[in-house]
Amino acid sequence: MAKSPKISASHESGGLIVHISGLLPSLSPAEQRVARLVVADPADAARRTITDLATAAETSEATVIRFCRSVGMDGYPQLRIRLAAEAARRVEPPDARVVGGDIPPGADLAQIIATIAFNDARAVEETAEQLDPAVCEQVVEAIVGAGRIDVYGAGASGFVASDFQQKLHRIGRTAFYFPDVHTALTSAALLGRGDVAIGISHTGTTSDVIEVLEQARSRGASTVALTNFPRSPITEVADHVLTTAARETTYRSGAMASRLAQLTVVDCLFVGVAARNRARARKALEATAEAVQSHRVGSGRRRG
Amino acid sequence: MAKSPKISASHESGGLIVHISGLLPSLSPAEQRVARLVVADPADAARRTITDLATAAETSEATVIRFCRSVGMDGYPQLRIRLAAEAARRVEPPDARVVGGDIPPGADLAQIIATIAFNDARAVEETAEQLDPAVCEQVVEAIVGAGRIDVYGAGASGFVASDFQQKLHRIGRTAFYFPDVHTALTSAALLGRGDVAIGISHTGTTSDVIEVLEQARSRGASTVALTNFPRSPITEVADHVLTTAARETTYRSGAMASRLAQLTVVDCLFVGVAARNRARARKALEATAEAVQSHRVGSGRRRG
DNA sequence: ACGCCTCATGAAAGTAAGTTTCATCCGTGG
DNA sequence: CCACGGATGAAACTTACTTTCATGAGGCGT
Repeated sequence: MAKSPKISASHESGGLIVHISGLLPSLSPAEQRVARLVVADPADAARRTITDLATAAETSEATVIRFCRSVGMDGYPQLRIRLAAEAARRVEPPDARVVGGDIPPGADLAQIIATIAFNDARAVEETAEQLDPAVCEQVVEAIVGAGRIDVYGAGASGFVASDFQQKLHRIGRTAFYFPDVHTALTSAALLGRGDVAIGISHTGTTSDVIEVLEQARSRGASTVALTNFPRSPITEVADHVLTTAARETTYRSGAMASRLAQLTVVDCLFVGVAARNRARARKALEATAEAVQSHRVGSGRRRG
Repeated sequence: MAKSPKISASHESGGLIVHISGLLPSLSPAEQRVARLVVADPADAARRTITDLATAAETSEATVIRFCRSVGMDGYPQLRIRLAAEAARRVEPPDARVVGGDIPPGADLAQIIATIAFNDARAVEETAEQLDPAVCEQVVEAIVGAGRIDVYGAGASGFVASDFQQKLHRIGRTAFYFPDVHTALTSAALLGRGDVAIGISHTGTTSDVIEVLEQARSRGASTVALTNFPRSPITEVADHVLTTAARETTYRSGAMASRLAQLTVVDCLFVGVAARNRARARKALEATAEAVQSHRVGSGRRRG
């Protein structure tokens, strides 16, 4: 046979629909009916079985197959998945996600979710973009070589500090976190050369954290600041400054996006440190995971 | 038959892949093999015939069909076109960013940062996509009407629980968090009808948290579970189930991305609750912000 | 330990979908 | 009028998909 032309199966990848409507006039009447259905609603066509589509086009399955070949497909299933893919691609991104702004008063949950997720994701991405690998490297270096690591933070940043402490601890580094300023100051006073003190403050103006970091520095420890504002007071007492890039919404609750950004930075440092000695880190992680195993139910796969 | 529960075919519209990876641990071994293939390369899977896929997963066609049903599809063809659509929608990961995977041994800091940020951002976005606004609404409703709210969580999820508690507290809701199981149990025993208990566990298998939630439920409180796995044990003791969508890797068992996903959900709930009474919430926030004002330096402009 | 039960699983039977073949139809040009 | 060629659908055929069922492994209570 070898008659069906099979128009350029090669490079119409960018627009099957366009391609089809382009060669619509060159198709036989019955095939055109099929083509029109397909072009009109690709997603719907993808859902139909070949018999279904044939019936809808008032023709036979054979014609549908011929149509497939005419537009360069191997067969109906291939057309189907291509159509599905095409249809999915042309869905435009969600409407009005408020960027960096406040949540509008009348917003419903779906809007709130979309807005928050969008801003959270952006904060993470933008933070990563502006993060200086060189500075990270220095910080990782310092942590790896440190005898002891203190992590300070208050309020919402306290959670992040605590999280970082726990992470470092899990891979066998001696790390501390203090929820209380006095204790933190006491600890800072005992730091020395080669130790590391990390202060986390979104605004960079939390006096408690600054004070403690200052103390640590005066004792010879390397100091690191993690803040959203590169020229805030905390940066003045830090040897290394890492910044987040969260544009907080007006609902400045507890600094929502900034927490995530901070955590992302923490993750990077953590992995950086862990990567310095993969074997040891992995072993430590496995050991700690095993330790809590007895507090888990359904060891195997879970189900109802 | 009527055995495979067919988890929420309703609201996984936003992310089939995500949905599948969430269900992964609850699947049988053979189905898991299929699932892994599908998740690893949806586009490729969409191209395969059922026999082909079965062979690749070293199992029978029957298992593939079972897998389809398990993830809420009618049959294989439907899965196929959904996969094709999904694959088309997703932008492929830029260059060498390992998606959901491990950081390669030789990676430098810049690579580590890019990879982590990418995965973190994805976890946030995908979580938002699959989050059911209706369930969120119910939870918000419950919190708004609650006399008291207990938030439980252990390990990494403990930070999230604590964060949520603090947020709720800041807008004037009576919320508690307990780092210790015994105290938590004691508290749960004192809950009653109209109160809310929220349990956070990434794996959904943390027995401590489950136990406490169960206790709370038996006392008549509304129970909420926040987990990555929609069919994990914790969901059995929860009236409302909220899921995150972090594909955590084995190595990074510090549950990095999942924390961010959890926090995003927490943020959504928080804003949802706050939106119920904007005036009051705003006033409360301002009051609390003012309270820590004396602990800030350089009240004026910070930043550049 | 034993038997019971449940569940996972693939073989095979059964059904539906997709593909090919082929006879028919229709219009066209000799 | 007949030969011809393309379009078309019926039906045969093939492949893909789905269901049923027997088997066997693993857990659970006795």
